[in-house]
Amino acid sequence: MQTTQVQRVRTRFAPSPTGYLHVGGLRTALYNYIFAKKMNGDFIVRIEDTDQARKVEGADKNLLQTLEMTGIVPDESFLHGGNFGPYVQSERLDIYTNYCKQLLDQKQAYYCFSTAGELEENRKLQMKQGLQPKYNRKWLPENMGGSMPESEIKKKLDEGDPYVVRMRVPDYISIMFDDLVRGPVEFDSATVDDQVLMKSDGFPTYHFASVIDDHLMEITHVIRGEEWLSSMPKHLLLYEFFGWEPPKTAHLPLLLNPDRSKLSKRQGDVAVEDFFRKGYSPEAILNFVALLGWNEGEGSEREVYDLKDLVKTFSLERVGKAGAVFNIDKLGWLEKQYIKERPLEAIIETIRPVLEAELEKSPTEMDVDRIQGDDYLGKVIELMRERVDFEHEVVTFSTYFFFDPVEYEEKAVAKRWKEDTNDILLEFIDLLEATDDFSAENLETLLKEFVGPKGKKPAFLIHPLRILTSGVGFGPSLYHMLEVFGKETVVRRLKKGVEKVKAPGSGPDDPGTRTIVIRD
RNA sequence: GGCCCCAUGGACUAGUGGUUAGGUCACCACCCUUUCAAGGUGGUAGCACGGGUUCAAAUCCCGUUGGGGUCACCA
Repeated sequence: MQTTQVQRVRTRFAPSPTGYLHVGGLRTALYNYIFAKKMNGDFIVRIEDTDQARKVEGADKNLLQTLEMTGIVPDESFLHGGNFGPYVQSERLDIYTNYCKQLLDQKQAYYCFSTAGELEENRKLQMKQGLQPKYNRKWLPENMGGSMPESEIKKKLDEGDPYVVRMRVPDYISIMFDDLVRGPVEFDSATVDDQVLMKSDGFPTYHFASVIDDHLMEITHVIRGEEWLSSMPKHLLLYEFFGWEPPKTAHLPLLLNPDRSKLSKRQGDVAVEDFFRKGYSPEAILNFVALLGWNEGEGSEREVYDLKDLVKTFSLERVGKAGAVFNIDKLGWLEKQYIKERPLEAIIETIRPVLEAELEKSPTEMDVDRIQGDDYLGKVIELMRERVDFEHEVVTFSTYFFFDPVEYEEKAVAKRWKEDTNDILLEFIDLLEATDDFSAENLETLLKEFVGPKGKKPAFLIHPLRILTSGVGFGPSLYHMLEVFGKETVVRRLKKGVEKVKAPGSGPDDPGTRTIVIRD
């Protein structure tokens, strides 16, 4: 009887710490994570900091932190520098050096002493002849086709001549592989450059380090952006040089700018944390990014998925091949879906600091303890959650729940004020002052019964009441809003308001949409 | 330019030889309604083009066009 050995699935996300987490990076990380989890495997993060010049201090921690905010937490880290952290390539230099020696010994890599100037000249020459600009061993006789005599090499090394190590790409062999999303792909080695493996500063290049690490870390599936597809032959060759079995690969379609070029800064935000800062939630961003290039298929019309749902339903086979434009409209829609469903406590937690900051800035005539309480905030949220684009707007978009209006929307006033509005308003204020039941239900019957005998429709008072108590002509149900404000606030605002807002306003006919400040 | 990848409405996509080409976002209209949202109903809009293969092609093949990626001692 034969036992089949099943290899544990392991994926990785390998960012370079040069800045912030990019939305494209987030999607790559997400797909790696959910694929691994779906297969009951491991997901690890590896920091690829082999470029000393571009390295940004603290970027690695920031990357991890942003990633973890979305719920994508690496399974495995090892202890380094006194902290738990991911694998870091700059701490593994001796490993790469040793493997480089092996390749040198096997003559599958060679020292290259060409200077930048020579390389540049070489490139120009090839361009002139309409050829692909690539490192050409034969055209750079000084390196003798990568077969400089040992003595010469030793001499140059001893003299401290700067050098790099290049891989020796065999001529004219066909390199084929099966990509999990692209299907079969074929390259001719003649189009592959003698890639630099070790740079003159002693650091490995991405290509070299990632191949070695993927093997050493037993990565079974490399899931990354399509921009890496064309370097597959180099990587495959390296696996062959070492006699290692290459991992399976899946090259993801690119995220695109509106003009369909590769998603970049300058055409909008690309840093995940910028989206957080604007008020988008991790759930919505994750959901959105998951849908860019993947769908559940099989007639599914679902749009809303959380991380767990994705782990359950994701499959690499259903990842598309064409690039996807990063269109922010749908992200906004998703955000609203989440706001509608989010538990009260969660929203309170995010808006309380926003409210506190606002209270810092300006005083309020309302009872600060009351309006900061969970009870009050909860009521405000229920009235506002279907009307805002972001959670923080519960405070910033409807400030009237916390501050008395200091101005009244001119356009709304012009539209809703009639000759007798203030007189009737005054009467109604008296009525309000006399009632103790400020429930929405009671306020509604109160108003309707008051206004009926006067031959007016409820709207005659509803709009002025809204404007005087909130300052604006739009918002939640008036009765519910007044209930939340409470009697004291409502009466105070109304009394102050009737004095400031005068009737029709013979004014010039250009109300526009701006608001006018009507102060004392 | 060489090499590689891709191609369904404005955006994300379903579709694997026979469908009135489906869904979501956005947009428009109507309904609901005190406003604004939300919600409901309906609507505008699509298989890049040309050849094949086949009784039959969005679907398979070839070509064209278009777009993208990549050609660093950056990842």
